[in-house]
Amino acid sequence: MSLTMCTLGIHGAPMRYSEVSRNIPGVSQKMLTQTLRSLERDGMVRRTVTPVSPVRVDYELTDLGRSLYALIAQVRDWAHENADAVDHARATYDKL
Amino acid sequence: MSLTMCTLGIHGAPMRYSEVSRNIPGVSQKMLTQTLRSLERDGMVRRTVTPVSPVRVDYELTDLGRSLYALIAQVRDWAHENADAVDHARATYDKL
DNA sequence: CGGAATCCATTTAGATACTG
DNA sequence: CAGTATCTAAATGGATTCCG
Repeated sequence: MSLTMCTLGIHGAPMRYSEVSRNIPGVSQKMLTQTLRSLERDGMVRRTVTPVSPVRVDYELTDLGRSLYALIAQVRDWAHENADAVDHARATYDKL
Repeated sequence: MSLTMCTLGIHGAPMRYSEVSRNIPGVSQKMLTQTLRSLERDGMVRRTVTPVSPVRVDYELTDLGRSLYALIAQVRDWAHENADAVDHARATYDKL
């Protein structure tokens, strides 16, 4: 979920399904679809279907989604900045 | 997890196990213990055992935990502020 | 291309009983 | 008081197959 929102958030512009998928290595088609659907249902993501052949589907954050993305990005950055501290705490805890 | 950190964060001072438990209605004893243990392992929570009888155990956020709590509190506030928007989006989506 | 549907292994969480 | 241990039910996630 966070990864999906971060992917759409960083990119900014609408992204096709395959494009989102490529940017989240290891995600299964089922999970990505499921996540995008629930984000769409919650009003975080807008899904646009263009009925050409083959069909084209674009995803992008809504305003609501962008406001949440701003917070998620902060948490993501916190995680990067404090990864070492957490690793150290774990190593210390596990040694006991 | 978030609820546990919020409970400890809002309170500020050390809290006893039973006190934390009372502030998170519906949490099972197993889940609370499990959550507190993993938070302790990650360096977010400090656990202090006072060997009186009956034993006294206090939990409180570490500095690292407090820095994460600040972000979690923002997300919690965002959720409160945007609950209506999300509810509306869901109602609209589900009507289709 | 962008999925839906199904099956199955794994994970997770709740209930319950017991303990230093 | 503050847990641990165990069992089971439910939710979750991956792999696979098929479709407009």
